[in-house]
Amino acid sequence: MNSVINPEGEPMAANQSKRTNARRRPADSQQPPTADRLIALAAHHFRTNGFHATTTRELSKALGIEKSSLYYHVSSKDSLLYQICVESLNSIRDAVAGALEKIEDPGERVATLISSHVQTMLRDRDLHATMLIELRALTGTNRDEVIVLRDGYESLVRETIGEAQAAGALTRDFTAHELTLSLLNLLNWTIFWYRPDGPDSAERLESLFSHIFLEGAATNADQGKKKKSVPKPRRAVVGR
Amino acid sequence: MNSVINPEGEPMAANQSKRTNARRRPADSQQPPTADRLIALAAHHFRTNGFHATTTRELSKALGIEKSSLYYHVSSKDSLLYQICVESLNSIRDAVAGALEKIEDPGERVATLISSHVQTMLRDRDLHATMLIELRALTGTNRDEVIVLRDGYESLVRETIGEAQAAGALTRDFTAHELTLSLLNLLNWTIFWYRPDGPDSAERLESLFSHIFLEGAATNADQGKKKKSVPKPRRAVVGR
DNA sequence: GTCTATAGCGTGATAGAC
DNA sequence: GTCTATCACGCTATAGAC
Repeated sequence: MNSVINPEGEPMAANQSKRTNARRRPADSQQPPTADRLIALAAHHFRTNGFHATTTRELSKALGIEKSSLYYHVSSKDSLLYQICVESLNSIRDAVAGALEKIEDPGERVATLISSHVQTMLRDRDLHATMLIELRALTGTNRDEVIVLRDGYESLVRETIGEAQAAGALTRDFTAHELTLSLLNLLNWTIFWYRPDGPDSAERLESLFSHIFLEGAATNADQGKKKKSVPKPRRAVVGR
Repeated sequence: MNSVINPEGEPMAANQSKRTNARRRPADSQQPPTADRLIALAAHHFRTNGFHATTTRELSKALGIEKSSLYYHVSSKDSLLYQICVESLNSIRDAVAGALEKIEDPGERVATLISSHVQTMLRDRDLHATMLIELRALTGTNRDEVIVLRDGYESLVRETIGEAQAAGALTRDFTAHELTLSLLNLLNWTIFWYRPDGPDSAERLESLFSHIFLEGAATNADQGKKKKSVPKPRRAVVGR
């Protein structure tokens, strides 16, 4: 795999996640180009109803044009999903890698990763939730390319965690891979229940997840002494 | 909402999650009734390809009968999804509630919840992954009823966590609701990447998640002393 | 309990005028 | 850049014989 090019021939440079600047745009336009509005609209519908349950008729109606007119802006429904996934993964990687550039301490790098990841995901839930759950609706090379991007980001996380382990900041009772999966579990699922108008701000959630992942939820019942109420891993208690 | 009855009139007793025993079954049959095989098959397809992308043709072909014959066993494709979601949620609740019955210590109850939840989910990934991601494809009363079941289980988790907080076993820096969402994030997302033949056994994951949720991943760099490498929650480092 | 046949509808996408 | 008109197909579900 050489580069990120979708099959319909629209080039999408790997480092260019801001689609807004990707097209020529008349100075007097009051809103983004139709193609960009379409992507954002599609992301919203795909997140809410799913890719397969969303029809091109719904999208065209929401855009205020006829359904056939969509195909002037995009070559297929699949291409919409592909572009959403690419933009999502590029923007997460750019945000996290950019934030990490300034930080040297390995432990602090993990905290920075958590905060930039959460902030970025919650800033555009439509985009990132669609990538997370509808990626599997992609087929062929589109799918393969997006999976390469996703694995690339996962590697960035795993390396950051591995370096924190090597520096003694994170436990070595578990592999970097195991800690990476745990952390992504904790962070990514959030997007499905988070509501911007709910009780938890993005900052509050950063704090919550940093605390859980780094320090855990248990108290040190007697300060400075070893915890005792945490049982050893054991066999299932039920049904086997 | 009084009870869990699907609109097509098939009664589904709330305490009966083992469908295998729910139907009369000839003593000489070599395999479960067609209806049960159909549910398991549908769960597998729904998890792999999604509810809307799965066609009745695929299901009938996999079952070895004509597509019209499916409707002898089930009233609609929606009903299949509904039954899967109900069975999933009932079995999780039964397993966890059953495991908790024997445990009194509030801190240990949290650990028991984690282990029985993980064990149950990973034992039938098709069933539970379908419930988690395809629940939204349900409509009308089917959807409402399943959401009641889901919220009921979430309440069980929240109460268990709240009691552990009251007993001093869990931090009170965050609400029971926040800790509940964090824990379910950590546990539920697993089902999308877990492979039974992979490096991590279910027991290993229990241990991993218990450790992360209760103690966190950071080391006590100097034993018995207060952690210092954990930065306070802060503003986003990037892009705002 | 399974079959053949088909109804009835919604879908993604295209052709070609303007 | 948007329109009208339409194609060709796949879908869920039903009817009725065996």
